[in-house]
Amino acid sequence: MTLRSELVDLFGSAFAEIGLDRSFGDVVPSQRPDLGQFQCNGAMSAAREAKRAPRDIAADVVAIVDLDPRVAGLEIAGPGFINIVVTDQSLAAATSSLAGDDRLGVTPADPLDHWILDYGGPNVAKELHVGHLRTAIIGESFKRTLRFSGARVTGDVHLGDWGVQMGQLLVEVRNEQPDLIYFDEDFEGPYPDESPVSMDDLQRLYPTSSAKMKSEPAYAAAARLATVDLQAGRPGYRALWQHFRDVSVEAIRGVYDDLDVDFDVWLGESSVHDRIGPMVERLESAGVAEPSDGAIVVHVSGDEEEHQIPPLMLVKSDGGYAYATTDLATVEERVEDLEGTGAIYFVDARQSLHFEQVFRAARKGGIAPESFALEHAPNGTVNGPDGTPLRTRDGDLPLLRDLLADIESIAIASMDAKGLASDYSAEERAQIAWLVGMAAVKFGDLSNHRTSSYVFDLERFSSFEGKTGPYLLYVAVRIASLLKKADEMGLEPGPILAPAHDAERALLLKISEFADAVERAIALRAPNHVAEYCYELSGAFNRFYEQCHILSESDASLRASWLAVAGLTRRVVVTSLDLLGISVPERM
RNA sequence: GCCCGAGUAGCUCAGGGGAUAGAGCAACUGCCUCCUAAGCAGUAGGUCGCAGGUUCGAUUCCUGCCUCGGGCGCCA
Repeated sequence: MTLRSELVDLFGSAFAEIGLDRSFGDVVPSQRPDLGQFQCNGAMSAAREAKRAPRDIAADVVAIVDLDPRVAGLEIAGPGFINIVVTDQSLAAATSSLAGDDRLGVTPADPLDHWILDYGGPNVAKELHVGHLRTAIIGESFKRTLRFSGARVTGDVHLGDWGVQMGQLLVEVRNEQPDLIYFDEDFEGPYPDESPVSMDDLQRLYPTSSAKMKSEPAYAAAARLATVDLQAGRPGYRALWQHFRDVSVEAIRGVYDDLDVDFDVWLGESSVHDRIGPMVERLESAGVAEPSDGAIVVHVSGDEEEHQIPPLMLVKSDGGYAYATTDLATVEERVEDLEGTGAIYFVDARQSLHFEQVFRAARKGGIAPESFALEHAPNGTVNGPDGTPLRTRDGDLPLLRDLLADIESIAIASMDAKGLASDYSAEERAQIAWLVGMAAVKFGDLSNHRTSSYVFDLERFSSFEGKTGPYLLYVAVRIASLLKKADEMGLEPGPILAPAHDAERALLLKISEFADAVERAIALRAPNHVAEYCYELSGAFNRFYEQCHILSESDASLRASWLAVAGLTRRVVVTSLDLLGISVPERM
């Protein structure tokens, strides 16, 4: 319950009292802070339905609401805006109640909701590259935010570990090491525990193989055959494949750990393999899947639909499964095994058609009941200075591992330029630099809307000035430093008093908006609302800090109140940053 | 050709049917004997791609057009 939602109730009741719909009583933060703290625009919306002049309706509402002790002032302006000022006492009371709430006013989620979030999608044998960055940052943030609201959430990395690229690697390894026991069809095991290939080997073999796939038809055929054999369960292939997966997961997990991106389950395409056969059979016997040009497809457009979309490829003409097949089986896994109530895919916008096909097929085939939400939350790309997806000089997608190294060194340079933490130990400096770099990149990403592509400019993101991650860390650290100093002076926070300064009022109002920002981020699947809010809150605090000198304040109860406000501000800033996946150092 | 997305200040980007469209950077002007100036206050900068429509009210919703990006059955 926030101050705003209290006002929504109050105004909703007032509209109901004069015979109009409660929903007209929506109250929002004022767009004209010079005229009020909140505003209600419902009188204008209600005018048509009520067949009354909007200012008359507003006058009736004001007459009712004016009696409430929380309301200090109401003005009807222009065509029928109601500008609202609340009492300083109610502002203080609302702030205190927020401080006592673990969720800081956020409306609790339905405890029966269980969301499966898909924000990984790395491929075995390929290191994480910049293309995985947005999805990881946005998904991690969304997972934390949803979880903060009390929802049950399971993050799945959904490894790409079962496609033709696996067959390619098998063929490529066989070409290079033909005598390996894994290729001996008479061998009955057990196979060695030690992997014959390292992650570096896979990284080297995969591009080689991809090139041959295009230029050598016989090679491509062999790779597809190996894929089919693997999927059919040939023991040597399975054993070798397990090594591919293990060495890849180790490398992939290391980078996600560095990014502080975490998955609850490490499932993948291969984990649904056993579902595919029965699923295909069921879809065929139900008449949902049909033969087409030697393949088996699911038509996902109705005949009467004006704009047809292509059918989903269920079984390729060579007998192999496409990624739509595994994605479809994964929906089934998420419904049946994970017992989710919905799944959200944080995946590049370029996959939109694919998900449209999969979701339609899942409905058509009865794989996901209507009650199970299926959503693609598309994200934009990370672009270079030229506005096209970021590439290295060689034209490759930069590896996240390399990007992280750049981030760290730029963070250190940025700290050096400011003379920051110059007297700290080398170890602490390195720790701070890492957190600064992470804050820079994550805030740089999350301050943009999920769907927009943005220009990756490390220099700009790493600046300590302006709307950046490092600036937000600074605010959190600055408050911590203030509180520490107060503690050393023997000063304790106390009850929050009615605000007496404009900057203080503005800060309390901004604190109360946290829940709105979080709820908006959840509803829109858009963490940038939390990022934007965190920045606004930081500005509100800095203005307060500038105008209200806390430690030198002589009125002890006022000083104690301000310390409490500062402490709460820090908590909200740190919480907001945590929801963005950003960790704050103790000091800087 | 069809589908999806984008077009807002010099640059990078926010923006929830509402009043005078915002922020950061860059430019310019002030403010540190005072809790971290990594800050604060201010000036300047806009036909919100174009044209219609719906509405009391449109940057926001709808239609058309222009420009750019992406996608469109056996890669994932």
